[in-house]
Amino acid sequence: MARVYLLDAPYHIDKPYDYYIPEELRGSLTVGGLVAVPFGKGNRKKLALVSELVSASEYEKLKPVISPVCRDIKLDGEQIGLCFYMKEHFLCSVGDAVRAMIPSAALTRLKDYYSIVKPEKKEEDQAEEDREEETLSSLTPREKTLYLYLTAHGPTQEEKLLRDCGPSTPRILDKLTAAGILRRESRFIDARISTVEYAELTEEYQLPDEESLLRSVRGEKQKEALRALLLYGKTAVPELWKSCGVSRPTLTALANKKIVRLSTEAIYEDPYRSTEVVFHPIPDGLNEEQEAAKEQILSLCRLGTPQAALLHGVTGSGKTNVMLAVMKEVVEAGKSVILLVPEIALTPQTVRIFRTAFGDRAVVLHSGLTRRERWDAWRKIEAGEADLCIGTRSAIFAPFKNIGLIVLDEEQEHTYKSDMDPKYHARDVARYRCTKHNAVLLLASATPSIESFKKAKEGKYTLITLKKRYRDAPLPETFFADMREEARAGNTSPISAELKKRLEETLKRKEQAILFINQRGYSRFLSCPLCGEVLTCPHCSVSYTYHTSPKTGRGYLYCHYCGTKTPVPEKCPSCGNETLKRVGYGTQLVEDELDRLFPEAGISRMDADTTTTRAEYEEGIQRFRERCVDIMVGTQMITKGHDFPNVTLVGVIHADASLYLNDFRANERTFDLITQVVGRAGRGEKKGCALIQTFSPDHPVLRTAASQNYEEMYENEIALRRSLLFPPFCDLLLFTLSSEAENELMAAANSLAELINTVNSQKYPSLSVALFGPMEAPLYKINEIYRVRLVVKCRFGPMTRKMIAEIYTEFCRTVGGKITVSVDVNPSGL
DNA sequence: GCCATTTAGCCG
DNA sequence: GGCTAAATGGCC
Repeated sequence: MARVYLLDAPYHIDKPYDYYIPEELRGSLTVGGLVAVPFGKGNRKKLALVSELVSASEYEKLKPVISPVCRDIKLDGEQIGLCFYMKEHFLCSVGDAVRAMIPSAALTRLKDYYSIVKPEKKEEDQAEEDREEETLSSLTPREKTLYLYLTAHGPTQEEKLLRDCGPSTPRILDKLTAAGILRRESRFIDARISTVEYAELTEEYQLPDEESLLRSVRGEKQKEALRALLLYGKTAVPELWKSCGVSRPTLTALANKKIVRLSTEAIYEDPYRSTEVVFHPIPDGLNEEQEAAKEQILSLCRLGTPQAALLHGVTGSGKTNVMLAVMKEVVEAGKSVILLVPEIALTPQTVRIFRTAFGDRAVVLHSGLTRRERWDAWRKIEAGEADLCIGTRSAIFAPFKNIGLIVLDEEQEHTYKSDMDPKYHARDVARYRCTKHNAVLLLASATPSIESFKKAKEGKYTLITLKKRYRDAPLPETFFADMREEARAGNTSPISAELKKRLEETLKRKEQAILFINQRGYSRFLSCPLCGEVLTCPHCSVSYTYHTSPKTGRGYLYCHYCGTKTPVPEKCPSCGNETLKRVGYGTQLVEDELDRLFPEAGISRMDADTTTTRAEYEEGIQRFRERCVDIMVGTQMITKGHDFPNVTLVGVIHADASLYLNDFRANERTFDLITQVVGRAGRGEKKGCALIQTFSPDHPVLRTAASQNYEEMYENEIALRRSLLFPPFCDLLLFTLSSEAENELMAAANSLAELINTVNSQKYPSLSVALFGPMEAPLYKINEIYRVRLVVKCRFGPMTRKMIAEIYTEFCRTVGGKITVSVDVNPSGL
């Protein structure tokens, strides 16, 4: 019998189901493989993971496994274990975990096909026609169209019907299927591995003497083929056709004579194959401090037990070089390495560094790959043809069999936490894998997360600190511009007098500047000076952002959450007043202002509006690097990881923006952000400086960020977290209920709160959890969907996990179909 | 999530 | 009573 987990089970029915294995499938099923099974009353075909093969089941009447599917996929013990670990720790289904682990292109997909139910073939054709006549006449016009379409086309995929017969098709399909007029069946759409055939001479015919070899065949074409194979050795069949016109049948004939052997091999598509491998100056060895760090990490690796270390080094201290040196050694010792980087840091330059060091034994995985490319990279790892995988969050699942080291660069980055199911944190998965592989987990950052630094201070992680900057380059000097004084002096521009002066100097010296502002668009919002009305999106509970059109310069309103755009109204929709005031500033306004102040300078803007694709991003960065641009204005996207040697001035336009968010991580985020931006200045020979514009120049977070004093920020923050009981002093569970039906939402949330309290007090009275809410989410409505939250503070230990799993299961089962529930364990923010 | 079954809601 | 719509519960 096969014990399986469905790949698409909702959480509350996610448990093992037993199926018997029919005679003809005995031996072809393995644990960790995938199968199709009939499920539920309608015996709908479902994909499932075989988690166990058992000899007996407690259930009486088992259904049969239909067939194995995706036979090239097989999860090993570690991966299956990881699925259960993820289910328990992240409250996802086993299937969710499987889907996160396996590239989607590798999975067979089930598609619904519809066809007409043919009545029993009888002799009297007349009767059948009559019946069809009768069915047809009872149908509505739309149903009839569909019926006739299926008569003409035969069994058809649901998606195709939707495209050809209009958007109301699903409803009609459901109705006609229920009435027994149509039949629904799931068919497999097979994902195929791309392969290529190779031809080579068999051993007996690898004669050094061409003459005698050619005597073994008669045909001219065959002779040609042999000549080519003797010359080139093993060659791809399409290659032979292209270069010397030898076709497949010729080779088949030779293969039959056992002169040639044909073999099929998988081919890998490597998106970075065209990235020229230029030598990247992998810097002049390591300095003393870096060398010591490397040795310390390597000594952990040599222990052969699971270990974790935090590499803390200020920007420019050469963390990358240390990581690279350690990785090389680990690979040379025959182990594999996973390196995770934040999405934005995975640039061609980064890839090039690793390509130079590891050649094609390095594989890249990131979200920009096509499904197929991702799968190719994955198979290459599985086949043991790679030692290093560099990638974003999901690369943590790279199917290596002998991991020696996992590195998380910029470990505090919240992109390591997935916000879709399964809502996993790559750091936790990394820890699990390191335990199973007796590997070392290396977290690297200039501004570690509060959680990780605490663990390091407590000795749970080995703390390794790099204090020296590269070539002893000093940190940029940092100044504050007090925007309250600017306002008092009547300066309404986003550019303070101080910043203007420094920009002038920078331009005069032919150096470059970066201005950071965390708000895209022109103005933050539009409001009426008379009645205070703020123009808001009708679909979301947020204000519209005011943008200007790049072509006409005219203003329009834009909702950043649902994408709605609308012209600026003539007058205030609330009181009719005819002038509306623009409030706050965004990238567009700053760009305009710079154009006005420095008409001679080259100015560019990078935000979600100017930069939608990866290519545009690369181009923008490249243009700035090549100094075609003097001042670059941008959002978050310009803050990370780049070295611009000619940048000597960095400005933070509105440092308070991220500071007063109602999020317990606001302080550490702001610190990280400011530190990163400031770190962009003075990376070359020249000394840099940073100017931070703020309304609260005395705020401790800004002060510590300016002096890059991480320890001080940490001590302040950890005290705050302790006193308010926030992570790392507790775990947070965030339940979110969402629905279009606003009025039912609160009631459902209240019943969840009640359920939590009841189960806790009656079944788990020894566990203490604190429940907050229900309350409206910070963005109560997005795109007509309302969202309500419940926050639970607890220690998410084994007992609590069991309790929460029970509660979540029970609630999912009882909650109505209109409301969707989700839970996030330790969300990246609140 | 999907489907069959049960139960509540409604009319007159 | 007799109909439909909505709640309920099992799925191996």
